Amino acid sequence: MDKSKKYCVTSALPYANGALHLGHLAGAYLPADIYVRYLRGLGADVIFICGSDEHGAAITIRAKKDGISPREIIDKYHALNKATFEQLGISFDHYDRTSAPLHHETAQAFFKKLIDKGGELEERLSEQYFDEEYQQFLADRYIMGECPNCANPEAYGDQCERCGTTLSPLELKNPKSMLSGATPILKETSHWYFRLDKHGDWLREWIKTGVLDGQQHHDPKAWKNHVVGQCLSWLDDGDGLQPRSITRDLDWGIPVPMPGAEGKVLYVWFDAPIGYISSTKQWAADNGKNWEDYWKGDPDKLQLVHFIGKDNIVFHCIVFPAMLKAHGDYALPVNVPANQFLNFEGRKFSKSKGWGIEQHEYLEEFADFPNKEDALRWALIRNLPENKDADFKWDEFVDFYDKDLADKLGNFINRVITLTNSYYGGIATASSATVPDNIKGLVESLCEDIEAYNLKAAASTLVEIASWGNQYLQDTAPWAIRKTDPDSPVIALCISTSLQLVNLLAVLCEPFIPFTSLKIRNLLNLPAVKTGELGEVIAKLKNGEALLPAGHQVGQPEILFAKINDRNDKSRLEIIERQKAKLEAILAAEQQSNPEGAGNSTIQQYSPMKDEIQYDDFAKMDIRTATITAAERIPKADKLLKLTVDLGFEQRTVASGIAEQFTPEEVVGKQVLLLANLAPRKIRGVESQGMILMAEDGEGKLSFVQAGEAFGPGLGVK
RNA sequence: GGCGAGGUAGCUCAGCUGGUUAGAGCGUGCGAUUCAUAAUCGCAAGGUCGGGAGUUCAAGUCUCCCUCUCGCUACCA
Repeated sequence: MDKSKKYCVTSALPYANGALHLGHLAGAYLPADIYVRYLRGLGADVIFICGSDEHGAAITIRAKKDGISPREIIDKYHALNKATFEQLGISFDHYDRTSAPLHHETAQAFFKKLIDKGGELEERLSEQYFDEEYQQFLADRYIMGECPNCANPEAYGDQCERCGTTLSPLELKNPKSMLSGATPILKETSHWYFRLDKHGDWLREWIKTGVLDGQQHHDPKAWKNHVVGQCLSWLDDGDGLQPRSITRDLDWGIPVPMPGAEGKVLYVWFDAPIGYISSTKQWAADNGKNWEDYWKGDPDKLQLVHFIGKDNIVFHCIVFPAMLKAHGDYALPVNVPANQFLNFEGRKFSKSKGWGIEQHEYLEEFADFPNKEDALRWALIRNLPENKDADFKWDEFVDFYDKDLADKLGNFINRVITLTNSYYGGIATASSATVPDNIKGLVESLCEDIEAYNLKAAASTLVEIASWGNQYLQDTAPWAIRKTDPDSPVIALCISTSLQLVNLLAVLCEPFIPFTSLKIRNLLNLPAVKTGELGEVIAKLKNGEALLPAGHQVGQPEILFAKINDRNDKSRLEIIERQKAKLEAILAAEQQSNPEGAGNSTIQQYSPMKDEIQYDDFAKMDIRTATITAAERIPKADKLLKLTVDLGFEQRTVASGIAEQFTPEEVVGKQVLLLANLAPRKIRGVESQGMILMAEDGEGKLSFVQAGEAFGPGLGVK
């Protein structure tokens, strides 16, 4: 930490069309909060910025589906997410929203600056789907059709939510407008593109070496492996960076500030990161500060840090930095400590399958659980997906709570407060007590770990300090000395030294479990840990000064963490058991509807009926019985088999996308149906002369379609 | 197929630029202790560091090949 620097820490702006689950919390919000609280503890000049991302077609679609206005959607989720963060102690200095007028102005000014500068944006004509009935262009999200990848009939124009593939509207089969339900037509429209392609070279150097404009901007080794790896993979991929469209035909969002651009708005990913800037502006206006201090000026004095999940790496490490650089006035992030994903009891979080728990749900269902906020924070901290995907389990939640918080930390503090009260009436007596030297090293490494974003390691060190305290008490055993020599100074020194540790723990744990920190300070009869206090404590440690003066009166002992596994009180365990029971019910329901365990879906999905055709359309197809006589894999293609098919009167070669489900061996000898008069086409170097007919279920599982045994090859199908 | 990230004790993970008998927590076994929330403290067992080859005096750590998991991406008439 450098006191002369301005720290601007951001967490990914949550999208305001739904609630956030524990994975989000562990990915972008909790780590940032710990980092920021730590910096505040050191007295750094730091602001913690976030807000709701409220534009984009997903919100207007959601609104349409629910029969309410987009405004109602964003108001609901903005309020929910903001309140939930507050309850969990995520200590944003400012939580804004991108629907705010100040944000609209800021984003428009940003856009205009790029226009005026020239060379960064360009207008291009392209063909887009257009709904004739509604007389408007369709945003990607307003087009639904069959996913070319997994055949999900309800894929959106930008992404298939079943298989996760990124799509463009033109790739969808049987596209349908979500406004009128009709098949849209292609029509020419113009959009602005950001010339990302011009920024590849300096981005590569910046990410690889940390050098920007000939100056060392940051230490590339301080960035996480997977972050740098993914960025370089993107930069070096194929043709490199491509210009990106930054406007959309939509009536919800920030109007493009150009003449003749009616009906067009800034694409949500362009305006969203600018939200970090506008949110800072609002904070500054509210607090009499200058927002530019945190975004502009000497790059050596600015520490911009983005906390995000790994799905956001490309935007925050490539696109947004390119935007900032193109604009020219802004400093770039010195680190983007992206976390990987958190799974839930062995699977991905899935709202539709009911797998996982959202933040606000947790708060509701754990309403009667004492320390629910810190309990959750701690369970997530101990299991952060810092460098690889992690898994949240209720059993571990219990373990971390009982072992770390109750047995080690809570019990140590309880022991010390109890001893102080019963031996000395709650007054620390030894004046020479200080924090032992070996603890200083632990404090140092705890700080180093936080500054390196190794928060899991830092949390372990915190527990280690409490453990050291337990060990110290055990070894010194003042209760044993007291039997023979009740006035021994060793007893007083032991108790007073332990009290030093308790206060140290209260200060050190504040970034991680702030609610508990406050409770410990109450036990010590001290006010809440204040800004800059961690710095003072570290200075005192260096000088060998006491953290708690002799003669200080502490409060009465009180249980900080009642264990979950408590034989006298099952209430906490029951709350956990309820959660586990919910998951088992989901698994049981799946087992019942799908005894073979082929998949997790409980509902068969049927693809929508296609448009009506005439008999002639059908009669044009020459479908015949056939037998597969040979099969081999096509190199460099995961899904393709090269099949030789016998039609009786001739042999055909067919490339078929079935290799993920069938091996060449099991396919040979199969009776199939072949669409025989399909125009030949070259696929991966193989001339495919026809198409094998397959049936497909809602999950993309394939099955051969065939005639009866007695029918040989080459016979017609009608 | 290409790219990226991972594969280290039963479980969850540390191991920086290669260097003495590979670490921690949880779990397990044994012992100590009673100030404390059936808590605590100590000791012990447990690993061919995914597999194979190579470089080196020396490799979990570097190179190559293979394999499995996760993510992105290409092929799907």
